[in-house]
Amino acid sequence: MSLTHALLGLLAVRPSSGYELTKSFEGDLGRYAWQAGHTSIYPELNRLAERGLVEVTHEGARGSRTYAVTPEGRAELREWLFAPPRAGRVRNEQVLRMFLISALDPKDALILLRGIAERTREGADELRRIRVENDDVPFTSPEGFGLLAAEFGVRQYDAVHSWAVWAIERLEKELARAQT
Amino acid sequence: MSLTHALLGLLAVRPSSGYELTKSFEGDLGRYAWQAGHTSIYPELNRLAERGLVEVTHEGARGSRTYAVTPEGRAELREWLFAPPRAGRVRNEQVLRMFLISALDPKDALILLRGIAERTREGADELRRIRVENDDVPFTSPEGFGLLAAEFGVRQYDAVHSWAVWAIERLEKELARAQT
DNA sequence: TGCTGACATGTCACCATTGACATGTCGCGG
DNA sequence: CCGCGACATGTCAATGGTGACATGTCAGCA
Repeated sequence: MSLTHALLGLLAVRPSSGYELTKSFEGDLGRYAWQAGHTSIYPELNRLAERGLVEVTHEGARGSRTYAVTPEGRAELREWLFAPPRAGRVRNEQVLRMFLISALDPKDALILLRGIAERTREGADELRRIRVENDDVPFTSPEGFGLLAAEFGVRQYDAVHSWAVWAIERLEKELARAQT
Repeated sequence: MSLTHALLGLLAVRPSSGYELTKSFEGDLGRYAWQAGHTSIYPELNRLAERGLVEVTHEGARGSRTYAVTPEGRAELREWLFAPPRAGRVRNEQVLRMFLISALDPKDALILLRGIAERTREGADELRRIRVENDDVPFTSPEGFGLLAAEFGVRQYDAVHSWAVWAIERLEKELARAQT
C-alpha cells in the first residue's frame, strides 16, 4: 500500500501528529500525488506503530500524539523507493477528462480545451509567483517538500497548457480544412 | 464513478467489445489517466446497458458482444465533461515516489533523481519517434485518441525530466555549499 | 488431431477507501 | 464565562476495485 510509504516519508522528514499529516494530504501532496483522509490515516498509523516502523515520541494537548519513524521504518522506506519502479497505478480524473474530450463533437471540444488552456495558464502563473517568494528554502529542510511540489506543479501546469494549445490549433486547422 | 464515463467515452469514439475496452486500459489510457481491469469493466458494461446508456449492437464469435453508446449515453458523457471540474482525486504512485525522495539522505536522493532523469529522457525520445510517424492521423478519428495521448505523454515526460534535472542541480549545489 | 495461446466473459472473497456519524478539548473574542 | 471554530481522534457501514479462480471458444501449427 502506498499510503504506508507516504506516511513513512512524511514522518521521515518531520515528526508529526495524525492531524498534521491529514493537513499535508490536503496540500500539494494530495493534489499531485496521493490523497487520503483522516479516516484512513489514523488506522494506518496504528498499524505502522504495531509493526514498529513508527513510534509515538510525544503526547500533547487534546490527546494529540506525535509520531516519528524508527530506524526500521526508515529502512523500509528506503527499500521501497529503491525497488524496481513497478508500473504504478494511475487514477487521475483530470487527465481522463482531457482525453475523453476527443469523444465530443469538435465544437464542444474546442470550448472545453479553451477552458483548460486558460485555467492551466492561471495555475502556472500563480505557482510561479509563490515560487519566487520561497526561493531560499533549503532542499533538505521540512519546507523542501513544498519546494519540490511547487517546481513540479509549475511544470505540470505548463505541460497541460502546452498540450491544450496544441490540441486547439490542430482542431481549428482540421475544422478549417473540412469547411473548404 | 469515473469508470462509467471512461467507458462511455471510449464507446462514443468507436463501438467495442469488453475485451477490446480492456485492452484500451492497458495502453495510454491506463498509463496516464485511469486504469481498470476486465473484472470491473464487464459488470460496469452490464450496468450501463441496464441504464440504457449503451447497447449491444453486435454479437460475434466466442460470445463477444460489441457495445455502442446510445443518444442518452452521449448526453450523459457530454453533461459530465461540461460539469464544473471538481477537484479530481489523484492517485499516482510515480509522483508520490518523486516527492518522497526528499525524505532520503542527499546521496540516495541523487541516485534516484539521476535514474528518473534518464528514464524520462528515454521515454520522451521514444514517444517523439512514434509521434512523427503518426503525424497525419486526423484528430477526430478513432486513432485521434492515441495522438492526444502521445502528445500529452511527451509533455509529461519532459516535465518530469526538467523537474528531475532541476532537483539534481539544486541538490548538488547545496551539497557543495555544505562541504565548504 | 491435439496442443497452445489469444480471445472472451464471468464470479467472488478480500481489501482499501470514503462519507457519515461521533466525541471531546482548547484558545480566543465578545 | 459563553460560544464558536479549529484542533484531534475515532468507528463503521457502504462502496469500489483487485486478484484468484473459473469456463469456454477459436485459429494456427506441428
